[in-house]
Amino acid sequence: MSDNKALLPDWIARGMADLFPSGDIDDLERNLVVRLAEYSKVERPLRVKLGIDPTGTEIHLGHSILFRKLRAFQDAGHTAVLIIGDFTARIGDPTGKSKTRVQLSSVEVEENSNTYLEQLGLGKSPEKALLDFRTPGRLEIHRNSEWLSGLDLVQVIDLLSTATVGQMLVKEDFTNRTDSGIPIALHEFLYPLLQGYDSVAVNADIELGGTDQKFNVAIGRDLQRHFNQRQQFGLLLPILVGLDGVKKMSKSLENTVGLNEDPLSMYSKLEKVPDQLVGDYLRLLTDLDPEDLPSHAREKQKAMALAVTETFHGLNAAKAVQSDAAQLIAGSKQESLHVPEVSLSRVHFPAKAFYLLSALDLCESSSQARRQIQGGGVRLDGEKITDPNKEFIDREILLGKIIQLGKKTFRRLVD
RNA sequence: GGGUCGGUGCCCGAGUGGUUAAUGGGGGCGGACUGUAAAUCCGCUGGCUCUGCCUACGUUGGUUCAAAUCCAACCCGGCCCA
Repeated sequence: MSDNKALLPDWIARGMADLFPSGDIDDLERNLVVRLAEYSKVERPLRVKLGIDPTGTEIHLGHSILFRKLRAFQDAGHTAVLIIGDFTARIGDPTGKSKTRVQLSSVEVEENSNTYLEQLGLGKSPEKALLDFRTPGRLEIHRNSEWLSGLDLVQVIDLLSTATVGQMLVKEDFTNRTDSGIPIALHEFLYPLLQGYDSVAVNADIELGGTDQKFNVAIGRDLQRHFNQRQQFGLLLPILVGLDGVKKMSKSLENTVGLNEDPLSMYSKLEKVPDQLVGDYLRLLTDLDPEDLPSHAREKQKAMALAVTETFHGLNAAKAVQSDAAQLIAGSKQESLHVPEVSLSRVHFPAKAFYLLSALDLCESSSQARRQIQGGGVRLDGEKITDPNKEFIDREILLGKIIQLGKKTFRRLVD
């Protein structure tokens, strides 16, 4: 079995956590190597499905692992079938959730969907985008409301009849919740079936997902068989650990690096990631070989941060930002530094220091801003501000200066 | 539907009429140290342009000089029964 995996091209095998089924090498239905060969013979691209529910506004590095793999399939000539789960987003995937997810409005879902596509590079050339939006035949985008909103009760009942309560309850997330007395609403049972039905609707050959998606992807196989389709393969990738070094990368845990972050912030966050993450990040987020990294721990960290930043912003920007980060921490205030800018237009003068921080959205509240200043975490052009009530008379005395919060947040004040 | 127990700040969890944004832990943030890592130590952890003023213990109303704490109704959940 592991031999079969060894036969896979490296662009598929890299970073792969699980592939199923991975049956006998002669079995077309149960072995991906064979399926690939078969399809290349008749010049039919594989349909590679990836679903994403537009439940937030930010795509982060954790998501990017899946998109990078999807892109690899595109580059190899296959068809990426991207499913925006506009319908399923409103139910909420119970996977990994300890409580019933809040249901989103259709307006929110639509806005999120557009934001997602933008971050994936809609409108950009393939070199600059995460997915290839341009090359004909390489990308299909669907919203699952296309087929899900039209299902009638008879069809829904048919879907429900294909799985059993036992199967559902064995799913880890549901087991956990039952054990700890957290309610499970019935509609949550429907989620895996709807995701599975997506595979039927798009006739998927492969579904990509995180390792936590195994159950849902497997349901997809069951449903394809139920509807007399050829069954998909499940190709699972690891869940990226977040910046805290412990929990999975997730917006709600505030341990993410967003794809649309400016290069300096991205680099700054990455170069201070816990040591044990460095290898994984390099393997999952770049095409480099972890063996090629410098052996010194600190240098390794920086090399990884540079490489990851490069994949999203290009080599030049990444290098510039690496040297800028070092200079900033040393207290430099040169104008050439690539510091994200923030406008003073919303600030009313005279402005006290704590108010400034909250008005610029650098702190969530003015109370928190006070605490940051009192804790010694705020600097202006390298000089520590100690009095939260320090007053700035007008914007002119702030223009062009760099305000620093903690060790990694820098903003240049502009008009 | 019946019985029973319960709903406290980001999470867990004390508190059961009266200094008080509300013990403690976790997490988070900031500082020192370091390699902008880990470990350790210290501080902070409702909101407000803040010497003061607001809002908070499921919701609404009530009792009281005074409630997270007492009463009522309602909402939501766990468990048991049907």
